[in-house]
Amino acid sequence: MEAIGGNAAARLQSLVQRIERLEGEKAALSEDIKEIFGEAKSAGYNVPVLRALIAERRKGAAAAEERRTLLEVYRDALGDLADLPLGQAAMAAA
Amino acid sequence: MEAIGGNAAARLQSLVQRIERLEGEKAALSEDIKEIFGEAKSAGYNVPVLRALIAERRKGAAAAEERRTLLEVYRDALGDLADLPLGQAAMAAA
Amino acid sequence: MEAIGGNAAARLQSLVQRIERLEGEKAALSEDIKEIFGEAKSAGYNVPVLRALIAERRKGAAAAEERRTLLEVYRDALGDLADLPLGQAAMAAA
Amino acid sequence: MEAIGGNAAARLQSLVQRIERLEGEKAALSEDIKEIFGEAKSAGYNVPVLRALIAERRKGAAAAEERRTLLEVYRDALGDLADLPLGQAAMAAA
DNA sequence: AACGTTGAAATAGTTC
DNA sequence: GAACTATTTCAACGTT
Repeated sequence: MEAIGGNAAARLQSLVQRIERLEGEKAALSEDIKEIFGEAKSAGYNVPVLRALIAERRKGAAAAEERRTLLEVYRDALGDLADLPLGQAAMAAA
Repeated sequence: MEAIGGNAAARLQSLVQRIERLEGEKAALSEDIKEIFGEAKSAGYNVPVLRALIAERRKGAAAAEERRTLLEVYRDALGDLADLPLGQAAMAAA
Repeated sequence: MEAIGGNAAARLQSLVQRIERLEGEKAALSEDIKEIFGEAKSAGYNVPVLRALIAERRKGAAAAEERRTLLEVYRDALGDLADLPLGQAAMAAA
Repeated sequence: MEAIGGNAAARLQSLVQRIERLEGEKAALSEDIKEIFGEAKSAGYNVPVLRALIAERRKGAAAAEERRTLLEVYRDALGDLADLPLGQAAMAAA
């Protein structure tokens, strides 16, 4: 276990600083989001429902992507036979 | 629960859009951070330890010290490590 | 930061032992599962597809549960008005 | 890709059932472990530290020591903590 | 055999 | 403050 020399120390400092800066920006965004939910609450909206709505929209986009991925897995497994009736039946069942 | 008029609907839309925009920026920052950790790994740094270091800085030096101390207390209370070489060395020092 | 007395030390030992025992059983189960996948592979099954199939079954069960939870969120937000046309339209849209 | 006959279908079913059964047992064990951590919390133990202790035992004393040492090396290389009271005390002692 | 990718576990945040 | 959800972190697996 050796000590870290000047160059490596500088590199480490740079990495840590960059990460901490981005994390700071992320925390600021989280604050902003929290504020908007506060606004929404003040305006009479039900915050949990609003969250559920946004989560659903996010999930909807993700689900399409996932379905495509899964389809690829099946397609790879079935190979070219995916074009034949049997392969299609297997994929439909999945 | 009354019907949501044109104004309220527009307001809701605005809220959702603003939140989703900020969440998008947050996700982008997360990606950037992940990339920097990748850099660090390529440069030979131990990423989990690096993460621990940054977390420690976030929580503050005092909290980190307290956590370390408590871990030692639990370790001593458990006592099993006393059978290992490292534990014996520590006990000899004390 | 005080040391842990005899009773507390015994309690800690008991907790740790119970946890480690259960974790041991969990690890054994993971091994067993891995073996079965090995069997399946030897029998000519496509393991990634098998994994995808099982994951989908798991997700299918979880999705039903989640849908029910989400429905409750909306129902609570809408209150008794969920029985009225407007409330139903809102739930249908969600 | 040939059609799956009765035997192969039964075999597949058996494999899936065995895997899902073991996964169910695994999930049950996870629940049990969570409960014990809940007990520990009620008894006044610091759960994250307790987890760290158990993880350390799993990985072995040598690895834990190495990780601690590396963390110190990184911390020293970064040097910023020297500005904090705790860091100054440590440097004074050294 | 290292690498990236995916899935499980843990922690942090939010709601009631 | 207790439970649940969501994010973050870690480990395992397949891949190149």
